Amino acid sequence: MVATARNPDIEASDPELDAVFSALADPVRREILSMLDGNDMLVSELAAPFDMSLQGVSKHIKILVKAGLIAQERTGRISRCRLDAGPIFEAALWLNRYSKYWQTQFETLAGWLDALESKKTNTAKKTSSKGNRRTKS
Amino acid sequence: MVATARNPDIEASDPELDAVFSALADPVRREILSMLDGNDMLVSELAAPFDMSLQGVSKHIKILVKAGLIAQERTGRISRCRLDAGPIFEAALWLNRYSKYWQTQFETLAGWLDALESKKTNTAKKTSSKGNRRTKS
DNA sequence: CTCACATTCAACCATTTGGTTTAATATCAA
DNA sequence: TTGATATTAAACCAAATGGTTGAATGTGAG
Repeated sequence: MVATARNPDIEASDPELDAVFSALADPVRREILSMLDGNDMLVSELAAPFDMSLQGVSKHIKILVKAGLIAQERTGRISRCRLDAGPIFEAALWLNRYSKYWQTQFETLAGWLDALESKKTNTAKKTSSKGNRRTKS
Repeated sequence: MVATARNPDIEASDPELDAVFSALADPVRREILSMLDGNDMLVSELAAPFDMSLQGVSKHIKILVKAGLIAQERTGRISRCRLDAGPIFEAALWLNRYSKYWQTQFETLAGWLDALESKKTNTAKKTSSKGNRRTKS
């Protein structure tokens, strides 16, 4: 609906998606989300492992909250952070429009999940993702 | 491997993923990728619909190229842009670690694809994505 | 009441980003 | 050769980002 004045056919720009992808673009914020995968955590707990001031991490959390990826529930002076994967689902939905391209490699969605598993296991040894990036020939 | 000096257990920061999510965070760049879904295009063709200078769009394309999302093949004075969905697959792979959260809503991957379809069809009428974001209660 | 604690706010700073305009570089056509 | 065309490069600018430090806020404990 917004579009670029010149051409109304342009897909509406989606500020929510902007915020989600932008939030995911930072390794500290991705790590925070990883830490919240499974268990809720306090701000100070989240901040501890980072080589950064607590206030710095607090700002990252604020960005994640604004993107809808984290919900904070404050009781007293502590603030418990809980992952909200809803926006991640939205992002995955957007990415999935290109699944036809990688389905030529992985054929089925089952194959996709298998790929995910193998990716998980050998993520330490450089993944080979860079190698098959260019399908040039 | 890089990690924050204080805690080596922190997941290695992934500059490739940084670049991909960062590239996807801009609506102009997402639109460019959409335009390249199916057919290759010239820089000038890509730039045409945007209410922005050609040079501005060229810079966006440059960012997409650096993120590995677009490959440019120059013949003579024209530069043909081709979508490379590989990095999008990588991003989808990363997002998929949270699929367990939305699978509680959509149960099966088939359900996920169905959701994608319905999302596609009513994307014009505001998607209702904001509505079901907070699963609070 | 006082003080420590958990978190956020505010001010500041350097760097990056997203856009512009003007030039430069090639290439194709006449 | 001359000139139009396609694209990139460079210089510039305002605004956003990612970090810092120091202060403020509110809560729990002694």
